Amino acid sequence: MVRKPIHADDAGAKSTEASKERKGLWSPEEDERLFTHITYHGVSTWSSVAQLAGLRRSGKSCRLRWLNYLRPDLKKEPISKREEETIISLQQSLGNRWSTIAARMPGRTDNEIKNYWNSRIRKRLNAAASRAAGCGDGGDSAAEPSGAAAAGGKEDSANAAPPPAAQPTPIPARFPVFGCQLPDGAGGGISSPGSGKSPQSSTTASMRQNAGDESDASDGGGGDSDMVHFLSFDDLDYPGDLLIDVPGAMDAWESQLCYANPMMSSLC
DNA sequence: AAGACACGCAACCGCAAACAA
DNA sequence: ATTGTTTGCGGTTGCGTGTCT
Repeated sequence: MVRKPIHADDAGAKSTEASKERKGLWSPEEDERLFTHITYHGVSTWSSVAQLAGLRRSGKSCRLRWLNYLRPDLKKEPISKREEETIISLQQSLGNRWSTIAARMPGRTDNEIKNYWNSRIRKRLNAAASRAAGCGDGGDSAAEPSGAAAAGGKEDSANAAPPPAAQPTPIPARFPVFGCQLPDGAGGGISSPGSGKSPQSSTTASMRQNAGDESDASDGGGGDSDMVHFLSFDDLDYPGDLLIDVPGAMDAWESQLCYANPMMSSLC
């Protein structure tokens, strides 16, 4: 895999096709476009987000960027000791199910946790393991939690990690996956989530399911076309039950965004 | 001061599951 | 029931930066 080291702008400039997808690091301008688009229009499908936001990026890339970096509820501070303990504990019981682990750690992403594990904890545990091995045996319990888990989650779920019940317990919803709709019925080509037919409905549904099928009272049943729904801030400091008329919603939403994401202060 | 090395992080890839047509 | 599309996940890669020699 050869990844373009510099900003995608440059990579894009190189491609002959204007429509060619860009890769590599995101430029601030791309970030702003994506952020603004999602803020105002929500996510129908990620591929459409890329298009509508005028980004020559794959939907996948947009999704990743949003989830791992732009999302306003992300914690910016380093992982604390306590969080580290949580990670270790969850990794031992769940294996390399980073998304599941992340779901239990508000403000943290699976990628962040995975990176943290791979770059720090695993190393530390390996060192401890080899020390323990030097002293005798038995160190393996803590050393390579869930054994080969560190080497590969998918396969080992089958042959490693005794953590029986391989089925993790249901995870409560965590992140504010949201469907957002403009008051006028999703202005200008944005498919409206409430109208049921659009891809959004499936996306939102699956995201909700992913978020744990929380009985989100605020959800109110998806039909109300004039509402903006924010889902499940429950583990955060956000009000758990935001259901706001659009004009106010945008203000509230933006203020939260600006609060959480100084980068976007220019929008505020 | 300069080069080598190690580390952390962002982002890509491939695969599988979920969903829609 | 089948096929195509989209999303989500975990593993891996490689750049940028800090630290050490």
